[in-house]
Amino acid sequence: MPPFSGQPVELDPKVMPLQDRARATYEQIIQATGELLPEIGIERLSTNMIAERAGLTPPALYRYFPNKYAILSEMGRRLIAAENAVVTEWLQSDGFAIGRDLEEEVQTFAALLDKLRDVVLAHPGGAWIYRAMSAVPVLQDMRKRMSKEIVDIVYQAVTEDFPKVDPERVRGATLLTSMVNNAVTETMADDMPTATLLRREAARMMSIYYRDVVLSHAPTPKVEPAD
Amino acid sequence: MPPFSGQPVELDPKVMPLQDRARATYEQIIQATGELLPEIGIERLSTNMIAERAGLTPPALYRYFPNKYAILSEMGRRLIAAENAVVTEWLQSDGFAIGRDLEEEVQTFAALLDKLRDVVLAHPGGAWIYRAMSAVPVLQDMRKRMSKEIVDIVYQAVTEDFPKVDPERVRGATLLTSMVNNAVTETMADDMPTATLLRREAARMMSIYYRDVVLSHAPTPKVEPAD
DNA sequence: TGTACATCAGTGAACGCGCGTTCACTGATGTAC
DNA sequence: TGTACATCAGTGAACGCGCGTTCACTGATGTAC
Repeated sequence: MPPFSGQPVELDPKVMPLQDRARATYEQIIQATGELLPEIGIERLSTNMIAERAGLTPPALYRYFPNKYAILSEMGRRLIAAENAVVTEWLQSDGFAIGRDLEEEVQTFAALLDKLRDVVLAHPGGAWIYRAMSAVPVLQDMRKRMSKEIVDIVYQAVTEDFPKVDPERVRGATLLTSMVNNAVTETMADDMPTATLLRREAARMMSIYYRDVVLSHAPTPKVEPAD
Repeated sequence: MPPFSGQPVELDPKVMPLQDRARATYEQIIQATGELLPEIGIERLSTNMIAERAGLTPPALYRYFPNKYAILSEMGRRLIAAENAVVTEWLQSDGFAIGRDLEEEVQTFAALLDKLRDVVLAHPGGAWIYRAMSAVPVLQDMRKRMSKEIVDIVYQAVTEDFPKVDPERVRGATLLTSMVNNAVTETMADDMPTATLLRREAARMMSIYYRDVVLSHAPTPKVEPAD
């Protein structure tokens, strides 16, 4: 009866669907999970409930997934991979060219945030996948691992473009802005105009902040030894 | 069997403890819940399990709480109230005096973040309470309501100090920095040095950003009509 | 200070229910000749 | 093109278990006189 403390939980899919009908079933399971997440939360979500919503019997679900955590894991993997792709593409195209006009740069960040929001909206369950991954200990490793990928990519890009900047500052900055991205991206469903305002301000904040980071060639000023 | 979609869930405690023994029991329930949250997550948490960890039988728990959501609600209420108190005090003492030396201001923000971290660490369950509140639909209202309180207080403070600044920008800025605070505060258990680095960078980012906000007397520059 | 009584606090035992999961099966799809 | 067979996909029925919750109760604490 996982996931008790320490007890391992299998997160990989079992059989992968081969035929069209099976692929459709697989997607219906994910779709149904995405619908149920905002309605009742990870909390009360059950494999029986997912199967019912997907128009299946429970054993059909168990053909592809060993448990509900594996479904969420797959959903999280897809969502984060899609986000990472967006950020990677953003970096390669106009992306990070700091040193242009500030307003132009704010626009660039805002465009990134808009794209990230679109990606989240396009995935069944949207931001609820993140919330579920954060709240379930057994899914946290996977979330961290995948989020780290993109932080590392941005880190590489910034240190290459600005080799003189203290790498520790860059590490902190990329981590921090990744968190800001996530926080802002997760806040959307509630209230559209506010979400737009938030993205706009976040873009501005990140632009100004990165400017500070890349223009500082010295290590971060010490700020009181915490602990 | 709450919380099904739309079904109401009672979140208030039932009887309040009157005698010393009862007060101790009440706290043991909260303590036990705080211990279990990081171990197995909100997900698998059950009233039976909490009672067992607290050294009680289930009916004792039901004397005070109608269900596990009420326990989490109480824990969340306490945590957010404590954080709000810290921010309020910070505002009233050295707090927000923007316009001083930048480094001095960064120190001030860093001190706030350190205090907030201490508050989270002092509460059983710590950041897991936030994660649980975010992931369980039935607890979200309460979280939002209480978080809004403090955003409003900061908003008041800033608009009073800087009446010429576009109120919409201030609203965006206070919301955004509140989210940054939360995101940074929730990241601690994992890795101490990184958490310290993050707090330091976040303090810097917020200082620079607020400087931009209060120095801009015009409305936010339009950034592409999102949607 | 001591006793009787009222109220508060916690227990033992039990319940019905939905959950996770499995098994032997039937039906659908693909393929070899 | 048609048939036989292998594999893939999904079902019906069933199970044991822990969960949420309640009840009538015993024991602990407080209080009036």
